[in-house]
Amino acid sequence: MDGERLPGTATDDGTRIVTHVDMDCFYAACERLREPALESQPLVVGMGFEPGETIGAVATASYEAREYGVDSAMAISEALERLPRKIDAIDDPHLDVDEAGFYRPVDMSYYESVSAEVKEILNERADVVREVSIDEAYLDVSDEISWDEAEEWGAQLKSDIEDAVGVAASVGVAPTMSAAKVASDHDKPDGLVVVEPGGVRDFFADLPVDEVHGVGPVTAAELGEMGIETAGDLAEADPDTLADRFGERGMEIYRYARGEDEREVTPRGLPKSLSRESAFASATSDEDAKRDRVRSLADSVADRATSKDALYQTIGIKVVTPPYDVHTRAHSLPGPVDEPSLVEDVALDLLEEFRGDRVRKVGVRVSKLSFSGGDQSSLDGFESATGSAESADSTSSFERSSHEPSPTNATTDDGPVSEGQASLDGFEAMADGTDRSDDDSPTGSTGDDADDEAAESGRSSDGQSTLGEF
DNA sequence: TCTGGGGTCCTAGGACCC
DNA sequence: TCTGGGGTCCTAGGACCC
Repeated sequence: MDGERLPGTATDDGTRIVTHVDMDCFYAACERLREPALESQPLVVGMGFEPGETIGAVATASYEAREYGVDSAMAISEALERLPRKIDAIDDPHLDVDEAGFYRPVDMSYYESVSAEVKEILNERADVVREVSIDEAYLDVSDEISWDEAEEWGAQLKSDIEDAVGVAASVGVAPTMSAAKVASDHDKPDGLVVVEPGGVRDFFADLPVDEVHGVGPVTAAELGEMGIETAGDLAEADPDTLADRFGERGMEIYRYARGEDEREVTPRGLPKSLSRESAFASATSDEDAKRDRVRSLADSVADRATSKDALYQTIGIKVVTPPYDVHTRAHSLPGPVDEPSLVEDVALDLLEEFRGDRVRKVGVRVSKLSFSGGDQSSLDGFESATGSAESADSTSSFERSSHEPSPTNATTDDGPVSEGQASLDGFEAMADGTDRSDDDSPTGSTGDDADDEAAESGRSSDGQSTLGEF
């Protein structure tokens, strides 16, 4: 499929122009937006901690705070040792007020509102935008600009975001997603790096290997033992050796380091799982405390699933025991459901296995999601009946008890039905599939009418009217 | 060294099915 | 009952990303 060039492509050589936008210290930037006095002060935004407490972890440290050695993922307690809180320093003669900083708890819903403003700008700039996280997105701008314009276009995007929203972004432009990602990171904060096709290998050559997307601490250490320190080393390593050591991922990072990355920028699909977790102030073996926590996490997860119109077929828990052993347990149901009480029951049931254990953290997750919206988009249907009835065994008791109408209905339109099924003449395996065909509709609603989004609504409501653009 | 929360993907073994 | 071969699904754990 190479060779031929489509007349329509924006670039001469058929490559794409991918942009990665990464907001700088986003949480801290948001806090400064609504509290301008924090500008240029050492600022730490911490998760899982209440003001005045010392448990939790650093979500974002401003660059001023980083100069004190505070960094993301660091324990708040350690951050406080390196950078005391201003308030404490004022009272404490042993501390220097000038060597202290500000701490704020994470406020996701506020950051999300700021993020939405940024994403709106991004969506104006490109047809295809993939939002990776609250502060990060890829854009395919092949049809919007040429390489000659990339530098100026990137600068314009940055200043537009800064002017309209008030936060700084770093931007990388490159022929692939992985190169664009590294490029945006290369000159942070407030960076703009353009890597043109043909320059990718050189650009990567001297970078530490852990800057390659997909190389984390474990892999980097292992690569180091193999004498691979830089992305350039990785690009020249023996691919077979990498494949042996790291499997498929080995080939992936090898290709990334060589500037090869065939992934296309596509909008993010629907979530595959939803979870909620929470840590105890210290490890506990108090059964009531554990169960209470699991119960409230289960409620919260089920709530979120409902609000997203998601049905779940698998319910699981996560239990972290000292020193830091992660255990997961999961139970699948015969079919997708939306039943909060079931999430709680199953989660508590799975927790039983850890009775008596000291636990520092618990989590609840629902997965194998399906959506009633009917817009499966990217993920075509494997869902449907595949669940197979046989697994019902013990679990069957669950659904029987429910007085609800069979929840399974919502699953897609049986329409396409993978041809594969045909071979298995319909014996009972399909049982649960059958029932859904008839009683469709019940759930009603659905109304795929582009729910959310509804961008035009213009319900600016409260939020930051002061920042109103134009 | 162990501090948080929310995700994704891959792998490996077991159970089952034909 | 074992022998052979192919395949799927489920669970659990690991690594990674932000």
